[in-house]
Amino acid sequence: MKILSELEGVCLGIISKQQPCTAYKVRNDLKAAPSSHWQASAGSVYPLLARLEAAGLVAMSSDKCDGRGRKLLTVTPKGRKSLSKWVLAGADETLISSVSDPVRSRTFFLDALNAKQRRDFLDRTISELERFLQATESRLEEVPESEDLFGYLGSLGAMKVTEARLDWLRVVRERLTRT
Amino acid sequence: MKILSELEGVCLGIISKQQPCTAYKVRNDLKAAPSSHWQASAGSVYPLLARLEAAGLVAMSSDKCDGRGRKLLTVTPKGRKSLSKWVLAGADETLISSVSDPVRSRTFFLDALNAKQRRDFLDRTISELERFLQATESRLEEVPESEDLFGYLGSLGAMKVTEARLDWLRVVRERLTRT
DNA sequence: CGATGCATGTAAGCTGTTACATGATTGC
DNA sequence: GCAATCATGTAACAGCTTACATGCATCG
Repeated sequence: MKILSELEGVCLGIISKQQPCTAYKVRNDLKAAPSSHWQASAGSVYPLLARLEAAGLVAMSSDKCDGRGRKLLTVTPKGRKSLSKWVLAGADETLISSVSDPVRSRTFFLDALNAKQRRDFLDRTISELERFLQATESRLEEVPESEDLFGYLGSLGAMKVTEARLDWLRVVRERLTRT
Repeated sequence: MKILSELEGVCLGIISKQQPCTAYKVRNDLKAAPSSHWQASAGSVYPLLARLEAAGLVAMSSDKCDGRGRKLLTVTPKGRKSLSKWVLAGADETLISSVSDPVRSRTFFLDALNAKQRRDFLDRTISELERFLQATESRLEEVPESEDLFGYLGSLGAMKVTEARLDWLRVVRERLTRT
């Protein structure tokens, strides 16, 4: 089994934390994540889980007590090995530098806008980011440190990075209004 | 013309800054970017540029002074409009929250590792991030503020976020060794 | 004259998105 | 009884990656 993709790893990780759980639950967790990078559409999650099952990383068992025909997922020992391998691969140089930020990408090409559009863009982006920061902060308060330490630390990272982005955008705005 | 994808927008932006330039140059700029999120493989860039040309956003002209048959790209007026639309779309809520960080994703599932593996993972990740931060800093010094202000501000953002990620990971490491 | 860099592209395959489609359960 | 939520999936399509393939130019 070759190394898992980002989405595969995240899904496997969610299952390992929530097991036994349904594919539906995995999708909802994905939607609730601090990053909306993955949209977790049915069309990606269900085939993905089928792949993981075919590879022997998760086991699907039909829940007989449920008329809806829902299937409960658990991680196999082989799946646990794959998961830890996937986590460890995160220390690779290429993965570390592969964060993508659509706002930052666009900043490079801000000269495609006129002065007024630029101001509007920055104002709107900053206020959206402030809202997003608040949402991230309240998530952090909801999940207590004692219950899910790594979930807490992950969300803490999301908050820290969002703060940094906000600080930076305020610098950009100030830098541009000064001219 | 519907809204441009991330990669399409970035490529169009690069051309608008470097024009007239070749597709090869676009690829190299992409590779040199502070984020390695896009690998800028030939198989994605060339078809993408063909799409942009078909949509009338860029113009391709064969350079007659070159035996290699290289083609020079320029952005059309229609392309400039598309570019500014793409930049402005970056203020949308969904795009703002769609930053993906492979390291942070994995932090959520760090309980899949044992204590020793966790320490190793964090140590390796932190030292890789330190190296990456230095590379980002030296890029910032290379491109002077006066020459390409927005390129400078974009790289500044990359640096600030990298610093925040590093700070956060040090907190995580400390938090875990304390137990 | 050989290696490296410039320069362009294609083909197969995998993954993800959008939109569609269905049905059971629960709470009001 | 009806709406919202739980729950699972498929089909068509678009996009990106890997690997392959070619050829000119320049420097040592």
